[in-house]
Amino acid sequence: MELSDIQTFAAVARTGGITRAAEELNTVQSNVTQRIKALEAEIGTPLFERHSRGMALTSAGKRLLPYAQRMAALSHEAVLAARDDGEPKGPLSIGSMETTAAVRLPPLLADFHRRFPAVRLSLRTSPTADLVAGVLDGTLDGAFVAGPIAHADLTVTSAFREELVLVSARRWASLAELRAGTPESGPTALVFRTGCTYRQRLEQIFVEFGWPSAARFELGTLDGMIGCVAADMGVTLLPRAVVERSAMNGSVTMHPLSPSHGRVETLFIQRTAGHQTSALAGFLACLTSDDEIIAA
Amino acid sequence: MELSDIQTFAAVARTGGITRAAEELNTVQSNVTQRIKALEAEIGTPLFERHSRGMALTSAGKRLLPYAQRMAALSHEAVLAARDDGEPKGPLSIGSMETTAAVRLPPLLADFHRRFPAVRLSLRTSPTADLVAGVLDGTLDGAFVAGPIAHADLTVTSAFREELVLVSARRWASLAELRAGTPESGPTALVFRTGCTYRQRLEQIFVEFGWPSAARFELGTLDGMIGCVAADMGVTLLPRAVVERSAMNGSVTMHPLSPSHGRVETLFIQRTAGHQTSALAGFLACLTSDDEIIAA
DNA sequence: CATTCTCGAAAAATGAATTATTATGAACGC
DNA sequence: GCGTTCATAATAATTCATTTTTCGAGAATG
Repeated sequence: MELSDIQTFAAVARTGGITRAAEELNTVQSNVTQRIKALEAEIGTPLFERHSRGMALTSAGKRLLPYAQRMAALSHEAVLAARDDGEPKGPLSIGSMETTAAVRLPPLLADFHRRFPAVRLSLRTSPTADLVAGVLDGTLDGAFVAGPIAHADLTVTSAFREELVLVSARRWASLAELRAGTPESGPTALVFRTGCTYRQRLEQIFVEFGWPSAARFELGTLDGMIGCVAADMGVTLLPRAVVERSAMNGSVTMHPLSPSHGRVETLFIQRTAGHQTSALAGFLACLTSDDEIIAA
Repeated sequence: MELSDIQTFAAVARTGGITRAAEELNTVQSNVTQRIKALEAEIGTPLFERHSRGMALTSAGKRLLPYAQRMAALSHEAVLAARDDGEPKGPLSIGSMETTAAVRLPPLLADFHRRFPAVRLSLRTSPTADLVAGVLDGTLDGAFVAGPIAHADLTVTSAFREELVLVSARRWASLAELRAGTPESGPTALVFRTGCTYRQRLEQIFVEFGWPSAARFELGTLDGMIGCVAADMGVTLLPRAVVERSAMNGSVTMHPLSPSHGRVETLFIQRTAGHQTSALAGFLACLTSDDEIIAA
């Protein structure tokens, strides 16, 4: 049994078909067929049920699958561990929420790059839910997400504390005015796509304000969102620091919220299991030392 | 990177030489050389330092080795897990101390074989220390050893309680007579080879009896030991049940000991991590249900 | 209701690539 | 020197990937 067989098996299990797996593995269908058959012969039991529209795992296949995934992950980690001589270098994939990326990360990343220029850092911005999934499946080495998070396979480090404020166009000087000046159903909510924690929180706030039926408007970018707020298309929920940094700062009003709604912690998550690369260790070192600078 | 490369690497690391590894892997030296070179090329760093007397791991190699071992263990377990449909069958390697094998296991093994005839059970008798090592390295699925044992990677089940007695020839009716009738330095101690827990305990008892310089005589078999005791070659320490079952029962005297010396628990140990085969689960089921029968 | 079509997997033959083997040479310590 | 031990090169063997063809089960069509 070789690792390539295991990966072939995993691909077939995931895609549910030999042809699709072959495509994913950049090879031909017959090749995948052969290797699955060889694997079944070696183990001595069928791993898939052949079914006219694809392949479905048998119970033996289901038992094998978690091992296959662990072995694939291990082999990947093994190479990293062997290459990693303690000097941070090589690739490092970090994920972040859009808002954190906008205001908190620039100084941090600058500091990191100054201290560890040999690391090729890549940053991906996504909603919290995607980031958690990315860290768990190994796509990301770590990510900045909105707390709280509790997962046995994730190690959590407190990174930043944000104050969320409700943001409206400048003409609404206070929450009271805003509530008075909007229709019964509430203002339009400007939100990121699903998976964003701030969005969920905004939904809650709307419910408490008695605006359950307010319209939703989805945007993909932070600047777009603030721009729309400035144009009085609706309101949104953002960290105070994000709004203050924005170029449209003067065109909007920030409405403070109660601590239970407004306080939110940005956490840095990483996988608990396995090897921590030196690059990631260096990143964490930057994060905590910068925190001290910020705290000081 | 394939599993065969990993196993080649592990073999070279363990044997400390390409030639020896090749022998172990049933292949030729040049082949091992090539694959190690390929692996080093793939990882991008040397894994071994070439010496005139063999190969020594570099730091990168040392980092890789634990991954290699885990991957090898995982692949082995994966096959077992896939084959194991919940019906106990296939091979099962159990280890046991000599004494336990003699009196406790026969009924247990008979019961096990009656209930799970598809399991091909093999029994290995060794001293406790070897058994622990065997279970830890995967050679044995489980083993009966003398307690106490504490190891994070071992799961311990209480199996039997034994009363250890000092065994002498029949002419010594009591401990007092024995002590009076033997020279200042004490009687000869008949012991199993090193690694046996009972032997350590006998050493302790001799010290407390003031026989520190008593002679030692090593034997390999239980019957041999009891025979020698009957012939008054010396004394030994054995579970009461073992002596009672022996054919030489009438020719020896059993001298009870204080609970602190005489009480000993036989434990069943198995690896904590990973997949527990159905065969092993069935064995444990027999063990615990038989215990109830014994207790009743 | 039969037919035809489509999709996915299995099978067989051929060619490519990888891996194992043999034979030989170089480095090192005894 | 002599015996080890590893590296290298050429060759043999095996494994693996590809193309092509075949088969079977549903779905669509007449």
